[in-house]
Amino acid sequence: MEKATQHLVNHGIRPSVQRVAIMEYLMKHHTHPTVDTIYHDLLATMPTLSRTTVYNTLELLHSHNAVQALTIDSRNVHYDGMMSPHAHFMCRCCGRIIDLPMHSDLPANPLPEHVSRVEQIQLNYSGVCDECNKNNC
Amino acid sequence: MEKATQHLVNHGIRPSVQRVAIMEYLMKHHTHPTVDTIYHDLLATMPTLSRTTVYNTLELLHSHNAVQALTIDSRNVHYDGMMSPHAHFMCRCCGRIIDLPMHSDLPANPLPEHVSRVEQIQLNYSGVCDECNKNNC
DNA sequence: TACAAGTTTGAAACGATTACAAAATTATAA
DNA sequence: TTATAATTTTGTAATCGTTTCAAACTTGTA
Repeated sequence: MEKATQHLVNHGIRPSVQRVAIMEYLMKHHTHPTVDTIYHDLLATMPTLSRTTVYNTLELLHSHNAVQALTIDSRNVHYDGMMSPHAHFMCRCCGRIIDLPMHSDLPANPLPEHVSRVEQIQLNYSGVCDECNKNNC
Repeated sequence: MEKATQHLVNHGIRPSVQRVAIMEYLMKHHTHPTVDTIYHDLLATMPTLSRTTVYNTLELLHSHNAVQALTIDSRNVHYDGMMSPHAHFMCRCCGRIIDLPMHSDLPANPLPEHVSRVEQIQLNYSGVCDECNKNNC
């Protein structure tokens, strides 16, 4: 069984053609794409794909913890197929999102007052990347 | 000089009536409000206030580092007048955002490959709050 | 093979945010 | 003060990411 298909099944998701394609895309591309990027890229090989399907599928994958939904960018949600803990950096000039290592002792069990269950953690940095700094954009 | 006015001046922002009102609002309310909440609440005392002004002002304050713009919620940006380092927790049921202490050694100078300048750090938790857990919502 | 359940699709609606130009306010110079 | 310029606010319209929804399609099951 394909890796993407296996991943879906492992998370209790029925592997339809579209779901596998989207999961596969996220496993291959570590670019933290948006819905629209995924939609347009997959359209080349799946001409009947609907944007709504991409939305539905990513919502499904996310709710089953098969992908991460990054809110680092206020403009649109970015998706990440890498589930191991790591942080993100977004350049405010070019918009690129880069993976950063996450110190394992950082978000150590806080569970403070008023919080009953922590389901997701995101450590988000933003600023200017090397390239944009050179081209002072 | 008022505290809010002083804060604006300290960050190189001309203190107009609207700007002071919005800054004051964020200093009083630690509820991480959205643009719309601020707009509606201030409308009571400033009937001619425009939603656009709230957008413009928060963008201005944010770009001058006078307030924090939280991207913890993919639906809309929340604003925070408290600039000392702390993390946030958002309940996925009620949408409430709660302040959490941030271990000071957490986001210790990463500056990894490709990153030239880090301007902002956000440590975002999400899950279910106590209250929602009780009412199993 | 037939029916039910699940999935995909596309159009329309929604809602947060942005663009823009006119009106109002504030600062500056004579 | 008065005139003029610069800044700020305002409201409307446009934009665009996302959601809703019902019909069409596909897959699973009896």
